Amino acid sequence: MNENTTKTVDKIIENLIYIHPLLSKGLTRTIRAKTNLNPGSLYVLGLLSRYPLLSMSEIGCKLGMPKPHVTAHIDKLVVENLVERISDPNDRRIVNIKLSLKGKENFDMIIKELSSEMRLRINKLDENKLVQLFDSSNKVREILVEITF
Amino acid sequence: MNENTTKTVDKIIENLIYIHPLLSKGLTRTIRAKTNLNPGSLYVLGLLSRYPLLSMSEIGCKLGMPKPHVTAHIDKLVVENLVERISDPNDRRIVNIKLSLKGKENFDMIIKELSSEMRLRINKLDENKLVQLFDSSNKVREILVEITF
DNA sequence: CAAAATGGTTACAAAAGTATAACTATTAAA
DNA sequence: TTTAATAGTTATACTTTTGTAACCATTTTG
Repeated sequence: MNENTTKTVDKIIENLIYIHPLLSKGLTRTIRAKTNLNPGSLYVLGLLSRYPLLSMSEIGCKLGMPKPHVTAHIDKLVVENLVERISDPNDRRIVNIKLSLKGKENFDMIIKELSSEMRLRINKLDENKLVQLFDSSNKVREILVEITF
Repeated sequence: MNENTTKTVDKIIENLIYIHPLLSKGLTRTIRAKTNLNPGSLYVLGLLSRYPLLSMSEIGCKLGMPKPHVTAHIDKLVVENLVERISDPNDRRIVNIKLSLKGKENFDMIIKELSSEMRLRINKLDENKLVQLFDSSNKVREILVEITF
């Protein structure tokens, strides 16, 4: 790896270190205010809204959390009827998780709630910047998924 | 705001909800492993590496944390000699915070540590994707700063 | 079939983040 | 000049996150 690449990576890290607390500020607070879900549980819900069926281990792997935490989050989501545990017929050790209809609806609704909160701030942005934020957040997400999974 | 813009904002929120835990995974863990700083304190340090002088309130405002938390973080950083409290001669209520030389050096070093960890994963990316991640993380950061401060 | 590996849960402890009220010191305003 | 507002600190309580060890059930391996 050459000198330039090294510098680029350093800058990326610096950006990510900067972005993370801003997201905490923007998201965590609103999540607490607008929903009765932990941020962590909401992240699991968001993951499940992307993948139709995931095992406990897969969820833990994708979100980088140890299995006991996944169990705890899923427990909460199950109590709220937002997800279902479905045991795998082929391997009875495996517990698959699926978003319930209520879970799907709730997640969409929560996104709308969060959006409406953020929209107040996003309104300061012109159409052009909005599209830029859209594109760049897509890209960051796509690449982070690629290198962390 | 028209229908399309609404959808774009929703998608952005979804992206951010997705990105946040990935960053936690990628950063928080490494921060814990590689440094003896809380993630929160490191974020404060990172902020101060951008701005030469910030008051306690400004730090709290920029990172979206209540003043008592800022006090706690700064206390830790002061103990480690990474930042200095400088009382403002014009308004003696104000306490300004400045990165010490050691703080500057340490932050650079920590960035290198985190980079080396992440580099292992980033190595999977080709030069092209690396630049894309760089550009898009820059953009997300720039726009988040604009709408959250 | 016995042993090892895997998937998941339970239980406990520690670290960090979060919220809030009450307080001091200082400055600004009436 | 008394009152109100601002900047910061202290103290406390609570939630969430994080880490780990031990455990059961099931599957795979030798």
